[in-house]
Amino acid sequence: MNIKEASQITGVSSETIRYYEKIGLVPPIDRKETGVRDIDERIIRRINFARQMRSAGMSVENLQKYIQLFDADENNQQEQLDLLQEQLEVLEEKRDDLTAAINHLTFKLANHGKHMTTFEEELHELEQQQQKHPKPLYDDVDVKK
Amino acid sequence: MNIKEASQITGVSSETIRYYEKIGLVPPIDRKETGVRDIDERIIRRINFARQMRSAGMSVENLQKYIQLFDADENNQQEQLDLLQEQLEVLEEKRDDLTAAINHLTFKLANHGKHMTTFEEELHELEQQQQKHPKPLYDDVDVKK
DNA sequence: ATAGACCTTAGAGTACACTTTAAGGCAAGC
DNA sequence: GCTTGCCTTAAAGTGTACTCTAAGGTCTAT
Repeated sequence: MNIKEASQITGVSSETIRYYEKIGLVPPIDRKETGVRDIDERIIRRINFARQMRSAGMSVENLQKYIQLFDADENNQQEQLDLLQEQLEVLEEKRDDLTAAINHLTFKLANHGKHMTTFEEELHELEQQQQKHPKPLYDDVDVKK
Repeated sequence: MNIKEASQITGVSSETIRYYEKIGLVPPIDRKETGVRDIDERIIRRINFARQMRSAGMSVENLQKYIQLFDADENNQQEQLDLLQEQLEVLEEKRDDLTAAINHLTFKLANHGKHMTTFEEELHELEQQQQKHPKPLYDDVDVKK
């Protein structure tokens, strides 16, 4: 498969696929005799994985580190686990923000009949409803990490 | 409250709060006689909201549009609903990627004892497990929107 | 009253992640 | 054999979202 087809399948532009190969987010891709990339299912998986992680909010730099730890499979067990744990925490925090954002939009869509006087009133209303992870507006200082 | 305290409470830097005010992600902030910003709970809510939406992956531009629709509360009902719906879809797609990423990391952490020969093997293993939203690797072309 | 820590603005600078350009090669169809 | 459409590389350019700098003002404590 050539790069254009791979691009259509993954939703990642050809340019970005080349860029990802260059910086190591996907491994070196085999070439045909003519030097043209010959992309197989294994590479498609890696492109999709990179896309997914990037979309999830992992930086290119962290994704590089992450991948290097696995591709160069030395005994960096502890280092791996630390990076994993750290990234997991970042993503979980992002997930909470994302969930709150989705709830906000869903709430708006459900309540678009009712008229609220101010944006602030609405935000307040929403905070009331989010008594799942109960979070005060602020405790004392240094609330956000 | 001054901008530094607001920054500590929200986790958004003072510079970014000023920037958000300038571009309209938070409304004009009241000043003391000396010209210094006097930040109240209402503004804290708006800063937190902006931070949340940004972290969730909404662009500054879309967030501006979104906020303008509410602050200038004219009869743009349909326009509002369209923007809402559109943003909701973007965020839901992001959530799916994020969920997959979190699953990947969680899987890694759970299986760090077992040694997998290749990254690809592992990705494949994971795809097998994700038969929740069953997604083939690709159907025909034009899989990703 | 001088230092230190906060604040203000406008505008320049930076980091990140692509994206485009330039210059050229290969292969198929008319 | 020439156009079309794909491909290649290296390097320069772009867009987004901050982040920093310069030049100056105010407030509190010593």
